[in-house]
Amino acid sequence: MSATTLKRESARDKILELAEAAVLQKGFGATSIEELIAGASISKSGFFYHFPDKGELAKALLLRYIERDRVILDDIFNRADALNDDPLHGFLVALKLFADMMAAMTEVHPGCMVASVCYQEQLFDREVHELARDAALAWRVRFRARLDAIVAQYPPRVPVDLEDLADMLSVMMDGGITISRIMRDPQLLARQVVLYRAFVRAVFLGA
Amino acid sequence: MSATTLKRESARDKILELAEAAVLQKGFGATSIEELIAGASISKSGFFYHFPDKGELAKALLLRYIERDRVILDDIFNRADALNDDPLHGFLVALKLFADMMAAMTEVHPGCMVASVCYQEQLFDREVHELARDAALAWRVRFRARLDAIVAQYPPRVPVDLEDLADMLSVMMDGGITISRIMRDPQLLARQVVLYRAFVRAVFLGA
DNA sequence: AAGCCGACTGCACCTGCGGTACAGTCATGC
DNA sequence: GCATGACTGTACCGCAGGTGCAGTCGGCTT
Repeated sequence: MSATTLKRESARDKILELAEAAVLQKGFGATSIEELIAGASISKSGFFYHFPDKGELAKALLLRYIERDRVILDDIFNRADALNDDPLHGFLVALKLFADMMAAMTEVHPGCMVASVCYQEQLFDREVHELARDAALAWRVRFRARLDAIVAQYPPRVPVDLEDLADMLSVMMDGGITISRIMRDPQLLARQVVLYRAFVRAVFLGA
Repeated sequence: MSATTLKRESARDKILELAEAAVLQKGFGATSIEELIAGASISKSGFFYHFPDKGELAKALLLRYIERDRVILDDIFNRADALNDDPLHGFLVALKLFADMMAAMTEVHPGCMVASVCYQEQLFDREVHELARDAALAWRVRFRARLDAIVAQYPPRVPVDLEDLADMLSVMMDGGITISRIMRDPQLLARQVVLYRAFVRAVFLGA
Protein backbone atom coordinates (compact mmCIF):
# COMPACT_ATOMS: atom_id res chain seq x y z
CA MET A 1 0.00 0.00 0.00
CA SER A 2 2.74 2.41 0.95
CA ALA A 3 4.44 2.40 -2.42
CA THR A 4 1.13 2.53 -4.24
CA THR A 5 -0.33 5.26 -2.12
CA LEU A 6 2.87 7.20 -2.48
CA LYS A 7 2.69 6.89 -6.21
CA ARG A 8 -0.99 7.66 -6.24
CA GLU A 9 -0.65 10.83 -4.26
CA SER A 10 2.57 11.82 -5.85
CA ALA A 11 1.16 12.87 -9.23
CA ARG A 12 -1.30 15.41 -7.86
CA ASP A 13 1.12 16.50 -5.16
CA LYS A 14 3.95 16.85 -7.61
CA ILE A 15 1.84 19.14 -9.76
CA LEU A 16 0.93 21.17 -6.69
CA GLU A 17 4.55 21.41 -5.62
CA LEU A 18 5.79 22.47 -9.04
CA ALA A 19 2.88 24.87 -9.43
CA GLU A 20 3.51 26.50 -6.07
CA ALA A 21 7.13 27.21 -6.85
CA ALA A 22 6.30 28.47 -10.33
CA VAL A 23 3.38 30.66 -9.23
CA LEU A 24 5.32 32.28 -6.40
CA GLN A 25 8.23 32.91 -8.70
CA LYS A 26 6.50 34.18 -11.81
CA GLY A 27 2.79 34.46 -11.15
CA PHE A 28 -0.18 32.27 -11.87
CA GLY A 29 -0.86 33.54 -15.36
CA ALA A 30 2.70 32.89 -16.46
CA THR A 31 2.61 29.33 -15.15
CA SER A 32 1.40 27.04 -17.92
CA ILE A 33 -0.26 23.70 -17.48
CA GLU A 34 2.09 22.35 -20.13
CA GLU A 35 5.19 23.11 -18.06
CA LEU A 36 3.59 21.49 -15.03
CA ILE A 37 2.71 18.27 -16.80
CA ALA A 38 6.17 18.18 -18.37
CA GLY A 39 7.77 18.61 -14.93
CA ALA A 40 5.48 16.09 -13.27
CA SER A 41 5.78 13.58 -16.14
CA ILE A 42 2.04 13.33 -16.48
CA SER A 43 -0.26 13.66 -19.48
CA LYS A 44 -2.56 16.57 -20.08
CA SER A 45 -5.52 14.30 -19.49
CA GLY A 46 -3.95 13.33 -16.19
CA PHE A 47 -3.81 16.96 -15.17
CA PHE A 48 -7.45 17.57 -15.99
CA TYR A 49 -8.35 14.39 -14.18
CA HIS A 50 -7.08 15.98 -10.95
CA PHE A 51 -8.09 19.59 -11.61
CA PRO A 52 -11.24 20.29 -13.67
CA ASP A 53 -9.71 23.61 -14.75
CA LYS A 54 -6.87 25.97 -13.90
CA GLY A 55 -9.03 27.77 -11.36
CA GLU A 56 -9.29 24.60 -9.32
CA LEU A 57 -5.52 24.41 -9.29
CA ALA A 58 -5.44 27.95 -7.88
CA LYS A 59 -7.93 26.94 -5.22
CA ALA A 60 -5.95 23.86 -4.23
CA LEU A 61 -2.74 25.90 -4.17
CA LEU A 62 -4.29 28.56 -1.97
CA LEU A 63 -5.75 26.02 0.47
CA ARG A 64 -2.40 24.30 0.74
CA TYR A 65 -0.61 27.59 1.30
CA ILE A 66 -3.09 28.83 3.92
CA GLU A 67 -2.96 25.56 5.80
CA ARG A 68 0.83 25.51 5.88
CA ASP A 69 0.83 29.12 7.02
CA ARG A 70 -1.57 28.25 9.82
CA VAL A 71 0.63 25.39 10.99
CA ILE A 72 3.70 27.61 11.05
CA LEU A 73 1.92 30.31 13.05
CA ASP A 74 0.55 27.70 15.48
CA ASP A 75 4.02 26.37 16.00
CA ILE A 76 5.53 29.78 16.61
CA PHE A 77 2.85 30.86 19.07
CA ASN A 78 3.02 27.53 20.87
CA ARG A 79 6.78 27.80 21.23
CA ALA A 80 6.46 31.40 22.41
CA ASP A 81 3.77 30.50 24.93
CA ALA A 82 5.92 27.66 26.25
CA LEU A 83 8.67 30.17 26.95
CA ASN A 84 6.46 32.77 28.56
CA ASP A 85 3.24 33.09 30.54
CA ASP A 86 2.74 36.81 30.17
CA PRO A 87 0.55 37.63 27.13
CA LEU A 88 2.56 40.68 26.08
CA HIS A 89 5.94 39.03 26.36
CA GLY A 90 4.56 35.89 24.76
CA PHE A 91 3.48 37.96 21.77
CA LEU A 92 6.81 39.79 21.65
CA VAL A 93 8.70 36.49 21.78
CA ALA A 94 6.50 35.11 19.00
CA LEU A 95 7.28 38.15 16.86
CA LYS A 96 10.97 37.66 17.57
CA LEU A 97 10.76 34.00 16.55
CA PHE A 98 8.86 35.05 13.46
CA ALA A 99 11.48 37.65 12.52
CA ASP A 100 14.24 35.10 13.07
CA MET A 101 12.46 32.69 10.78
CA MET A 102 12.14 35.31 8.05
CA ALA A 103 15.78 36.28 8.49
CA ALA A 104 16.81 32.65 8.08
CA MET A 105 15.49 32.70 4.55
CA THR A 106 18.67 33.52 2.71
CA GLU A 107 16.96 33.80 -0.65
CA VAL A 108 14.26 36.34 -1.23
CA HIS A 109 11.01 35.20 0.34
CA PRO A 110 8.99 33.13 -2.12
CA GLY A 111 6.09 35.54 -1.98
CA CYS A 112 2.59 35.54 -0.67
CA MET A 113 0.16 33.31 -2.46
CA VAL A 114 -2.78 35.29 -1.15
CA ALA A 115 -1.48 38.50 -2.72
CA SER A 116 -0.61 36.61 -5.86
CA VAL A 117 -4.22 35.55 -6.13
CA CYS A 118 -5.52 38.98 -5.20
CA TYR A 119 -3.69 40.63 -8.08
CA GLN A 120 -5.09 38.23 -10.61
CA GLU A 121 -8.54 38.24 -9.10
CA GLN A 122 -10.60 38.08 -12.25
CA LEU A 123 -8.84 34.94 -13.40
CA PHE A 124 -10.60 33.05 -10.68
CA ASP A 125 -14.09 32.66 -9.38
CA ARG A 126 -15.55 34.32 -6.33
CA GLU A 127 -14.81 31.18 -4.33
CA VAL A 128 -11.05 31.60 -4.56
CA HIS A 129 -11.31 35.22 -3.52
CA GLU A 130 -13.46 34.27 -0.54
CA LEU A 131 -10.77 31.79 0.47
CA ALA A 132 -8.19 34.56 0.58
CA ARG A 133 -10.57 36.74 2.54
CA ASP A 134 -11.23 34.00 5.08
CA ALA A 135 -7.52 33.51 5.53
CA ALA A 136 -6.99 37.22 6.19
CA LEU A 137 -9.92 37.23 8.62
CA ALA A 138 -8.40 34.26 10.44
CA TRP A 139 -5.16 36.20 10.88
CA ARG A 140 -7.13 39.18 12.20
CA VAL A 141 -9.02 37.07 14.73
CA ARG A 142 -5.87 35.29 15.85
CA PHE A 143 -3.80 38.42 16.42
CA ARG A 144 -6.76 40.31 17.83
CA ALA A 145 -7.26 37.65 20.50
CA ARG A 146 -3.62 38.03 21.52
CA LEU A 147 -3.94 41.79 21.73
CA ASP A 148 -7.15 41.55 23.77
CA ALA A 149 -5.35 39.38 26.31
CA ILE A 150 -2.49 41.88 26.45
CA VAL A 151 -4.67 44.96 26.87
CA ALA A 152 -6.34 43.43 29.93
CA GLN A 153 -2.98 43.61 31.71
CA TYR A 154 -1.20 46.43 29.94
CA PRO A 155 -3.23 49.58 29.35
CA PRO A 156 -2.12 50.96 26.00
CA ARG A 157 0.01 54.11 26.20
CA VAL A 158 -0.67 55.04 22.60
CA PRO A 159 -4.30 55.26 21.47
CA VAL A 160 -4.71 52.53 18.88
CA ASP A 161 -7.58 50.44 17.58
CA LEU A 162 -6.74 46.83 18.41
CA GLU A 163 -8.30 45.47 15.23
CA ASP A 164 -6.13 47.82 13.19
CA LEU A 165 -3.07 46.77 15.17
CA ALA A 166 -3.98 43.14 14.50
CA ASP A 167 -4.42 43.81 10.79
CA MET A 168 -1.14 45.71 10.75
CA LEU A 169 0.83 42.49 11.08
CA SER A 170 -0.89 41.01 8.02
CA VAL A 171 -0.31 44.27 6.21
CA MET A 172 3.38 44.29 7.09
CA MET A 173 3.84 40.66 6.14
CA ASP A 174 2.23 41.13 2.79
CA GLY A 175 3.79 44.49 2.02
CA GLY A 176 7.10 43.31 3.42
CA ILE A 177 7.18 40.32 1.10
CA THR A 178 6.40 42.49 -1.90
CA ILE A 179 8.89 45.26 -1.14
CA SER A 180 11.45 42.63 -0.18
CA ARG A 181 11.08 41.08 -3.63
CA ILE A 182 11.14 44.37 -5.46
CA MET A 183 14.25 45.49 -3.58
CA ARG A 184 15.81 42.03 -3.85
CA ASP A 185 16.63 42.33 -0.17
CA PRO A 186 15.76 39.08 1.65
CA GLN A 187 16.35 40.65 5.08
CA LEU A 188 13.91 43.51 4.58
CA LEU A 189 10.90 41.48 5.66
CA ALA A 190 12.53 40.35 8.90
CA ARG A 191 13.54 43.92 9.74
CA GLN A 192 9.97 45.09 9.18
CA VAL A 193 8.64 42.44 11.54
CA VAL A 194 11.16 43.70 14.11
CA LEU A 195 9.79 47.22 13.57
CA TYR A 196 6.25 45.99 14.16
CA ARG A 197 7.46 44.40 17.34
CA ALA A 198 8.99 47.72 18.40
CA PHE A 199 5.65 49.38 17.81
CA VAL A 200 3.76 46.83 19.90
CA ARG A 201 6.32 47.32 22.67
CA ALA A 202 5.91 51.09 22.50
CA VAL A 203 2.12 50.82 22.58
CA PHE A 204 1.99 48.63 25.69
CA LEU A 205 5.24 49.40 27.51
CA GLY A 206 5.90 52.98 26.39
CA ALA A 207 8.94 54.43 24.68
CA MET B 1 -1.91 71.73 -34.07
CA SER B 2 -3.94 71.41 -30.89
CA ALA B 3 -6.65 69.27 -32.46
CA THR B 4 -4.12 67.21 -34.35
CA THR B 5 -1.85 66.68 -31.40
CA LEU B 6 -4.83 65.83 -29.26
CA LYS B 7 -5.97 63.23 -31.73
CA ARG B 8 -2.46 61.96 -32.22
CA GLU B 9 -1.87 61.44 -28.55
CA SER B 10 -5.36 60.28 -27.82
CA ALA B 11 -5.10 56.80 -29.33
CA ARG B 12 -2.05 55.77 -27.30
CA ASP B 13 -3.30 57.56 -24.22
CA LYS B 14 -6.73 56.03 -24.48
CA ILE B 15 -5.18 52.56 -24.57
CA LEU B 16 -3.06 53.45 -21.54
CA GLU B 17 -6.07 54.77 -19.66
CA LEU B 18 -8.22 51.74 -20.40
CA ALA B 19 -5.33 49.40 -19.66
CA GLU B 20 -4.58 51.02 -16.31
CA ALA B 21 -8.15 50.63 -15.09
CA ALA B 22 -8.35 47.06 -16.37
CA VAL B 23 -4.97 45.98 -14.97
CA LEU B 24 -5.61 47.44 -11.52
CA GLN B 25 -9.02 45.81 -11.43
CA LYS B 26 -8.27 42.37 -12.77
CA GLY B 27 -4.54 42.04 -13.32
CA PHE B 28 -2.28 42.34 -16.32
CA GLY B 29 -2.66 38.79 -17.54
CA ALA B 30 -6.43 38.99 -17.55
CA THR B 31 -6.40 42.21 -19.56
CA SER B 32 -6.51 41.36 -23.24
CA ILE B 33 -5.22 43.48 -26.08
CA GLU B 34 -8.48 42.77 -27.87
CA GLU B 35 -10.58 44.44 -25.18
CA LEU B 36 -8.27 47.45 -25.20
CA ILE B 37 -8.41 47.97 -28.95
CA ALA B 38 -12.19 47.50 -28.86
CA GLY B 39 -12.49 50.13 -26.11
CA ALA B 40 -10.09 52.52 -27.80
CA SER B 41 -11.62 51.98 -31.26
CA ILE B 42 -8.28 51.15 -32.78
CA SER B 43 -7.09 48.25 -34.90
CA LYS B 44 -4.80 45.51 -33.67
CA SER B 45 -2.10 46.84 -35.98
CA GLY B 46 -2.61 50.26 -34.44
CA PHE B 47 -1.96 48.81 -31.02
CA PHE B 48 1.25 47.10 -32.09
CA TYR B 49 2.33 50.30 -33.78
CA HIS B 50 2.39 51.99 -30.37
CA PHE B 51 3.56 49.05 -28.27
CA PRO B 52 5.89 46.46 -29.85
CA ASP B 53 4.50 43.87 -27.46
CA LYS B 54 2.44 43.54 -24.30
CA GLY B 55 5.55 43.99 -22.15
CA GLU B 56 6.05 47.47 -23.54
CA LEU B 57 2.51 48.28 -22.50
CA ALA B 58 3.36 47.16 -18.96
CA LYS B 59 6.44 49.39 -19.01
CA ALA B 60 4.49 52.43 -20.19
CA LEU B 61 1.81 51.74 -17.60
CA LEU B 62 4.34 51.48 -14.81
CA LEU B 63 6.14 54.68 -15.82
CA ARG B 64 2.84 56.54 -15.94
CA TYR B 65 1.81 55.19 -12.56
CA ILE B 66 5.13 55.98 -10.89
CA GLU B 67 5.15 59.51 -12.25
CA ARG B 68 1.61 60.21 -11.06
CA ASP B 69 2.49 58.77 -7.67
CA ARG B 70 5.48 61.07 -7.46
CA VAL B 71 3.37 64.11 -8.29
CA ILE B 72 0.81 63.22 -5.61
CA LEU B 73 3.51 62.76 -2.96
CA ASP B 74 5.18 66.04 -3.98
CA ASP B 75 1.88 67.82 -3.61
CA ILE B 76 1.14 66.36 -0.20
CA PHE B 77 4.58 67.12 1.21
CA ASN B 78 4.49 70.63 -0.24
CA ARG B 79 1.12 71.31 1.34
CA ALA B 80 2.29 69.87 4.64
CA ASP B 81 5.48 71.95 4.57
CA ALA B 82 3.45 75.07 3.85
CA LEU B 83 1.43 74.43 7.00
CA ASN B 84 4.40 73.67 9.23
CA ASP B 85 8.07 74.48 9.61
CA ASP B 86 8.95 71.77 12.07
CA PRO B 87 10.20 68.62 10.28
CA LEU B 88 8.45 66.18 12.61
CA HIS B 89 5.11 67.96 12.57
CA GLY B 90 5.44 68.53 8.84
CA PHE B 91 5.84 64.78 8.36
CA LEU B 92 2.95 64.03 10.70
CA VAL B 93 0.73 66.51 8.84
CA ALA B 94 1.73 64.94 5.52
CA LEU B 95 0.78 61.51 6.86
CA LYS B 96 -2.55 62.91 8.03
CA LEU B 97 -3.20 64.41 4.59
CA PHE B 98 -2.23 61.12 3.06
CA ALA B 99 -4.57 59.15 5.30
CA ASP B 100 -7.39 61.60 4.52
CA MET B 101 -6.78 61.13 0.84
CA MET B 102 -6.92 57.34 1.18
CA ALA B 103 -10.07 57.61 3.28
CA ALA B 104 -11.71 59.76 0.59
CA MET B 105 -11.54 56.82 -1.77
CA THR B 106 -14.99 55.42 -1.23
CA GLU B 107 -14.40 52.42 -3.45
CA VAL B 108 -11.66 49.97 -2.69
CA HIS B 109 -8.29 51.40 -3.66
CA PRO B 110 -7.49 50.57 -7.27
CA GLY B 111 -4.38 48.70 -6.26
CA CYS B 112 -0.68 49.18 -6.59
CA MET B 113 0.70 48.85 -10.07
CA VAL B 114 4.16 48.13 -8.72
CA ALA B 115 2.91 45.12 -6.79
CA SER B 116 0.81 44.06 -9.73
CA VAL B 117 3.97 43.96 -11.82
CA CYS B 118 5.98 42.28 -9.08
CA TYR B 119 3.60 39.35 -8.90
CA GLN B 120 3.71 38.73 -12.62
CA GLU B 121 7.41 39.32 -12.84
CA GLN B 122 8.33 36.76 -15.43
CA LEU B 123 5.82 38.13 -17.90
CA PHE B 124 8.08 41.11 -18.35
CA ASP B 125 11.72 41.75 -18.93
CA ARG B 126 14.28 42.76 -16.37
CA GLU B 127 13.81 46.37 -17.39
CA VAL B 128 10.27 46.53 -16.02
CA HIS B 129 11.40 45.01 -12.76
CA GLU B 130 14.22 47.55 -12.47
CA LEU B 131 11.64 50.30 -12.95
CA ALA B 132 9.67 49.04 -9.97
CA ARG B 133 12.85 48.80 -7.94
CA ASP B 134 13.86 52.35 -8.79
CA ALA B 135 10.44 53.60 -7.73
CA ALA B 136 10.71 51.82 -4.39
CA LEU B 137 14.22 53.21 -3.90
CA ALA B 138 12.93 56.71 -4.63
CA TRP B 139 10.32 56.32 -1.89
CA ARG B 140 13.01 55.12 0.51
CA VAL B 141 15.27 58.09 -0.23
CA ARG B 142 12.41 60.56 0.03
CA PHE B 143 11.10 59.32 3.38
CA ARG B 144 14.59 58.74 4.73
CA ALA B 145 15.50 62.38 4.07
CA ARG B 146 12.44 63.45 6.06
CA LEU B 147 13.37 61.19 8.93
CA ASP B 148 16.98 62.42 8.94
CA ALA B 149 15.74 65.98 9.31
CA ILE B 150 13.46 64.93 12.17
CA VAL B 151 16.10 62.99 14.08
CA ALA B 152 18.39 66.03 14.15
CA GLN B 153 15.81 67.78 16.34
CA TYR B 154 14.02 64.91 18.03
CA PRO B 155 16.20 62.16 19.47
CA PRO B 156 14.32 58.91 18.94
CA ARG B 157 12.85 57.38 22.11
CA VAL B 158 12.52 53.95 20.52
CA PRO B 159 15.60 52.42 18.92
CA VAL B 160 14.79 52.11 15.23
CA ASP B 161 16.75 52.02 12.02
CA LEU B 162 15.72 55.07 10.02
CA GLU B 163 15.97 53.29 6.68
CA ASP B 164 13.66 50.58 7.95
CA LEU B 165 11.24 53.20 9.24
CA ALA B 166 11.34 54.85 5.82
CA ASP B 167 10.70 51.54 4.07
CA MET B 168 7.91 50.81 6.51
CA LEU B 169 5.68 53.40 4.85
CA SER B 170 6.12 51.76 1.45
CA VAL B 171 5.50 48.39 3.07
CA MET B 172 2.31 49.59 4.73
CA MET B 173 1.05 51.26 1.58
CA ASP B 174 1.59 48.18 -0.47
CA GLY B 175 0.37 45.70 2.11
CA GLY B 176 -2.48 48.00 3.03
CA ILE B 177 -3.71 48.14 -0.54
CA THR B 178 -3.59 44.37 -0.84
CA ILE B 179 -5.28 43.57 2.48
CA SER B 180 -7.78 46.34 1.81
CA ARG B 181 -8.73 44.64 -1.43
CA ILE B 182 -8.86 41.18 0.05
CA MET B 183 -11.03 42.38 2.94
CA ARG B 184 -13.11 44.59 0.64
CA ASP B 185 -12.67 47.33 3.21
CA PRO B 186 -11.78 50.63 1.51
CA GLN B 187 -11.03 52.33 4.84
CA LEU B 188 -8.47 49.78 5.99
CA LEU B 189 -5.60 51.42 4.11
CA ALA B 190 -6.31 54.86 5.63
CA ARG B 191 -6.46 53.39 9.12
CA GLN B 192 -3.11 51.67 8.57
CA VAL B 193 -1.51 54.96 7.50
CA VAL B 194 -2.91 56.48 10.71
CA LEU B 195 -1.26 53.64 12.65
CA TYR B 196 2.07 54.30 10.95
CA ARG B 197 1.67 57.94 11.94
CA ALA B 198 1.06 56.87 15.54
CA PHE B 199 4.26 54.84 15.44
CA VAL B 200 6.30 57.78 14.11
CA ARG B 201 4.82 59.96 16.86
CA ALA B 202 5.71 57.37 19.49
CA VAL B 203 9.26 57.05 18.18
CA PHE B 204 10.03 60.77 18.25
CA LEU B 205 7.64 62.15 20.88
CA GLY B 206 7.21 59.13 23.15
CA ALA B 207 4.02 57.40 24.19
C1' DA C 1 2.39 71.63 -55.60
C1' DA C 2 5.32 67.51 -54.42
C1' DG C 3 6.47 64.45 -51.49
C1' DC C 4 7.61 62.52 -47.11
C1' DC C 5 6.32 60.89 -42.59
C1' DG C 6 3.67 59.43 -38.72
C1' DA C 7 -0.33 57.15 -37.56
C1' DC C 8 -2.72 54.28 -38.50
C1' DT C 9 -6.24 50.16 -41.24
C1' DG C 10 -7.09 45.49 -43.07
C1' DC C 11 -6.02 41.00 -43.86
C1' DA C 12 -3.73 36.78 -43.63
C1' DC C 13 -1.48 33.80 -40.97
C1' DC C 14 1.07 31.35 -37.06
C1' DT C 15 1.81 29.70 -32.23
C1' DG C 16 0.85 28.38 -27.62
C1' DC C 17 -2.37 27.66 -24.18
C1' DG C 18 -6.59 26.40 -21.89
C1' DG C 19 -9.98 23.27 -22.42
C1' DT C 20 -13.17 19.28 -24.26
C1' DA C 21 -14.30 14.62 -25.56
C1' DC C 22 -13.71 10.15 -25.35
C1' DA C 23 -11.88 5.58 -25.82
C1' DG C 24 -8.47 2.67 -23.90
C1' DT C 25 -5.14 0.78 -20.16
C1' DC C 26 -3.57 -1.12 -16.04
C1' DA C 27 -2.85 -2.06 -11.12
C1' DT C 28 -5.42 -2.66 -6.55
C1' DG C 29 -8.84 -4.02 -3.59
C1' DC C 30 -13.16 -6.27 -2.63
C1' DG D 1 -13.10 -11.63 -11.70
C1' DC D 2 -14.79 -7.38 -11.82
C1' DA D 3 -15.29 -2.65 -10.44
C1' DT D 4 -12.81 1.46 -9.49
C1' DG D 5 -9.28 4.96 -9.49
C1' DA D 6 -5.65 6.84 -11.82
C1' DC D 7 -4.32 7.63 -15.36
C1' DT D 8 -2.61 7.69 -21.24
C1' DG D 9 -3.23 9.02 -26.20
C1' DT D 10 -5.33 11.26 -29.77
C1' DA D 11 -7.91 14.50 -31.89
C1' DC D 12 -9.90 18.61 -31.77
C1' DC D 13 -11.60 23.68 -30.60
C1' DG D 14 -11.36 28.78 -29.68
C1' DC D 15 -8.91 32.58 -28.06
C1' DA D 16 -5.10 35.58 -27.30
C1' DG D 17 -0.70 37.21 -28.52
C1' DG D 18 1.92 38.08 -32.11
C1' DT D 19 4.06 38.74 -37.14
C1' DG D 20 4.24 40.57 -41.80
C1' DC D 21 3.05 43.51 -45.09
C1' DA D 22 0.65 46.38 -48.33
C1' DG D 23 -2.15 50.24 -48.41
C1' DT D 24 -4.33 54.83 -46.77
C1' DC D 25 -4.77 59.45 -45.22
C1' DG D 26 -3.84 63.93 -43.17
C1' DG D 27 -0.28 67.33 -41.93
C1' DC D 28 4.31 69.33 -42.45
C1' DT D 29 8.27 70.53 -44.80
C1' DT D 30 10.51 72.23 -48.94
